[in-house]
Amino acid sequence: MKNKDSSNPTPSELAILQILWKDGPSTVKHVHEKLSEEKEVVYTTILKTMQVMSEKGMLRRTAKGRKHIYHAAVNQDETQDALLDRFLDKTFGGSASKLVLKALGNYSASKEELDQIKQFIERKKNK
Amino acid sequence: MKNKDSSNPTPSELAILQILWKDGPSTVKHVHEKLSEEKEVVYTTILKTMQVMSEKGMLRRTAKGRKHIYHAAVNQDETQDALLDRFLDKTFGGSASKLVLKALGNYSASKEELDQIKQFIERKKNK
DNA sequence: ATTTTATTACGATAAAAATCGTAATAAAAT
DNA sequence: ATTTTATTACGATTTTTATCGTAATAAAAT
Repeated sequence: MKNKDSSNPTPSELAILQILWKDGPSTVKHVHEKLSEEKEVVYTTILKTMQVMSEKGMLRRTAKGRKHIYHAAVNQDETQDALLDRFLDKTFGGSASKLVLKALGNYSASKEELDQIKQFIERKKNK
Repeated sequence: MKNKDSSNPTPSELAILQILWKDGPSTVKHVHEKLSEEKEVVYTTILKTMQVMSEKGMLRRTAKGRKHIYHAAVNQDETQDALLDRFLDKTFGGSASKLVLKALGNYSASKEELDQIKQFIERKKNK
């Protein structure tokens, strides 16, 4: 069975995962640099967090000389699913349509995206 | 300016807000009973949390005899907006359409809901 | 009036998450 | 070989959130 903790990243952990998902296996240095663009944060803070994440099985690492390369051990899609599930439950009482309408209402989407969503609904209805 | 903290409830706080939004102004007792349906929790824990929420301005209370009636001082719609905004940013990199597609894909919706969403998109496209 | 009960006040603790500082280490540069 | 630099290890602290226990209080019941 899958370790529930792995799909339950804390906010700080999620921020690190996002970078690894986007940029692929990375050093602490890289992750630190990326995160520093948003907000000042000490190097060893990120290091420590990534070490903890490794202990949890959320990250894996391989030694490359003296350096360690970390990569995400959890899947982005599955993690998003798990987080969405929780968010939907806690914030929208489980009503996906409420969430969808709000998301569509509050944020802009391109014509292509809107068409894509429309098609998705069509296909869903014909089942 | 609105106190940012007020639209930033913690998980426990959000659970309390949900009850107050749904059932209207309530006593600690009522909130405690509702929450106890889900998970065992000591009365004074809820009381304390609600007192803290009052200090933050997230709740207001009126004395009704010896009892206190608490009511939500933050709007459900605005709070959901704020939480959605954060969630979208942190979890889906701000892509509303990704979130929408995932929500539609992972959860069932009635024909009525799907039609409603479709109409919403139509109207949105014609603008 | 006295006792019982329900409620609030408040401090304290526990648990979880985030942050940082110092030391150890190994590679790179000189 | 020695020094400098980059990186990791690790413990400690701080901050935030969640939880609980005890005392104070006021209403209700007797």
